[in-house]
Amino acid sequence: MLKFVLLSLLAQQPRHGYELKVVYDKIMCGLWPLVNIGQIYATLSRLERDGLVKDRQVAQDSRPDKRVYELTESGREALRVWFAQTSDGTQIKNELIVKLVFAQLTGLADVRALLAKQRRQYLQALRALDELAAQPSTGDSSDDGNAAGNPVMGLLIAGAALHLQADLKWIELCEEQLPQLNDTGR
Amino acid sequence: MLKFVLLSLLAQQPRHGYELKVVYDKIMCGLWPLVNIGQIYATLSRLERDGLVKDRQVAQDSRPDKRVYELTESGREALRVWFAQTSDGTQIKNELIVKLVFAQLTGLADVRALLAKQRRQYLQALRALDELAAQPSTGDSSDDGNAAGNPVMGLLIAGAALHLQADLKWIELCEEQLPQLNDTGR
DNA sequence: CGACACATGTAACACGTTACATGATTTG
DNA sequence: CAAATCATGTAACGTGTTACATGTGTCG
Repeated sequence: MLKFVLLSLLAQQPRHGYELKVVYDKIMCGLWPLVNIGQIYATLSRLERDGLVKDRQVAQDSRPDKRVYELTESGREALRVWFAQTSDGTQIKNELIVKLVFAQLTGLADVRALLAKQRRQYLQALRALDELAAQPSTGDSSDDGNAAGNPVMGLLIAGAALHLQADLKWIELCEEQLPQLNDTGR
Repeated sequence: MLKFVLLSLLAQQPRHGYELKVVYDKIMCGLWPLVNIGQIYATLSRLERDGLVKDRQVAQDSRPDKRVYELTESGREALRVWFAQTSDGTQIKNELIVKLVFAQLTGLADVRALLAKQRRQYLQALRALDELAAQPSTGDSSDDGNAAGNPVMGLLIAGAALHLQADLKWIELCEEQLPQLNDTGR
């Protein structure tokens, strides 16, 4: 994932590691945060090894040198391929669902309490998203060059909200069916 | 993930690697399939190394030996801890959303075509889920011992369907907002 | 002086994916 | 006899997580 995110950012313009981190944070609005910036350098090394990016040393007065990366033609092609791949949507990769199913199966957890706790967290997350959406554009609009972050922010937030709502609906469904599950399952 | 799934299955009763695979497939109804059974053995080794399971050699006449694993007290505790952890729901870990956002940002892909293609795939996946739900219980009910798979199948399928529907709604949202994005973004 | 922004990395580890290797028994 | 099922693994690799290491410049 990060691999393609970095390729995308480099497709806009050549950038160095630190700059990639800053732009990434701005675009993602804190949703899916980068835990560690070291990951960017590690990913860039792999990309360079595979010939998808190439770098250039840039000296700066009164600052450490920067290593500016740019996309190669292979890199651009790899991005196009990624964009063209769609998911078949077959797999559930949802931890909540798996966890609940097995919690119920083993009987080692109080499923009803779990559901209640998770609902509270999701509702809180939804409220946080609303606040994020209500903000003008993370402060002022006198940014450096790139006009990113703004236009897609609404879509990112909406996507996150839709998934939270889906999980909330699923939680309700579970609560309705819990009594029957306990009868049939054991 | 798989780590906790295996612990859960071992919480029901002691099992060997191959049996874990069979039961897993049955419970997950093909959603989130195990690509390779080797992964189970690798995960079991790590669990044993960490003292969460212990194994016992079982000789069989007219079959190769089995290695039967069972949960230790630490393993049971680790499971309880996992069950008790709820997600704060803050992060978007959705590849479709990220992909679309960056496809739009770079202008390297035909976003409208991408959205259309993805919707077709999701609708097809939804139909496949309906078929799965319509099946009695994957054939006959004269199974070996465990009465699993059946009771939670409905919830698994519902969860998958809810997420597909959320993504479909998001796709529609994107299609509505695409014209404005192109204006503002460039 | 201390905190913070700028700037770049390495090392160890967890986990999933992919491919490969091995061998017995049962069933058509 | 060939194929499927039963049964267990190893090795290499990609990617993400966590922690650590290092240094400069600016601002209060």
